[in-house]
Amino acid sequence: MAEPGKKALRGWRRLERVHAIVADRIETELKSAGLPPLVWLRALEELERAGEEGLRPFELQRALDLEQPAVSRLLEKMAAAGAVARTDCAEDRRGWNMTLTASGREISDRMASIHVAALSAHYLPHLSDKQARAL
Amino acid sequence: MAEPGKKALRGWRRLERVHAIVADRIETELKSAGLPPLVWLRALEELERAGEEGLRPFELQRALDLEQPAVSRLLEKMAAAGAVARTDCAEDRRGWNMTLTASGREISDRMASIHVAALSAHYLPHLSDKQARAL
DNA sequence: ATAGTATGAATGCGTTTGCATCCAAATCGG
DNA sequence: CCGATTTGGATGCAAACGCATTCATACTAT
Repeated sequence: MAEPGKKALRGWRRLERVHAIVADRIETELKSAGLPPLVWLRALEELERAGEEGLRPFELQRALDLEQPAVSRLLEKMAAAGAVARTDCAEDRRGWNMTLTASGREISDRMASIHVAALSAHYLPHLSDKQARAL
Repeated sequence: MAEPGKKALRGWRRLERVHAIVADRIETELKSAGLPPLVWLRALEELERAGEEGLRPFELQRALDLEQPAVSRLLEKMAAAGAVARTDCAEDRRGWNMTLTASGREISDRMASIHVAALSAHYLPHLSDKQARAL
């Protein structure tokens, strides 16, 4: 084979392209279903995993790998939409505990269903290509 | 195997994560080298491929899969930076031909070198993981 | 020729993002 | 304890983005 750099570059380009296409489809389908962007689903899933006690904003930040102001504003919107609840934090009066509400769980479920549908429609085809290529 | 949906989902999550990490590193390293964002490199490469005649903005739009206003503004900045030249278009007086300048080729080269360096530093490790997993 | 439509490109505007800063509470050092 | 530093979180502001609209030119059909 030629230089390994060339192969890696082609692989990366392919990954980039697949990501762009699939991410775009997911966001588009969420939006046209009247649902919030994908990052909400990731946040809601983290909160679901965290259970009763919920998560502190900075924990969510690390889990989602977002900038701190992005998390702050995301939670602001999610709280305004009633998807999460902000409760005082006993151990640290600077912060809050964010917990999933019933409405948040509902939103999460609807988003997840669109998400997996979009994945099988738009990601799986690429996957078979990639696997064929890898064999 | 369990449901194929689960495997696809894990694969997609992995792809998303790798993309986020690597794309972030590339952008960060370009920025700290005082260079413009990655989309410039894609545009410059398209223009390089197009040669003398250059490309019309709408052709670039299709090649890069961006929104039309994004291309308009990108070219505005690239022209202001001297990386591309805007010449009148004989066949269609609505449009322009955008061509790569010498300075643009230079920027492209510097960006490409950082790009491949960032890829071997940050993408290749993930690649070996993925390949191992695929076998 | 001309009215109607379609296409290339730019611009205005509201929203989002990123960065720096700021405030408050916690932690560390003496 | 108390000052200095660090950490959690919010906010102001400028740049970037998405969407709709606009303007000009090209195409189409009659």
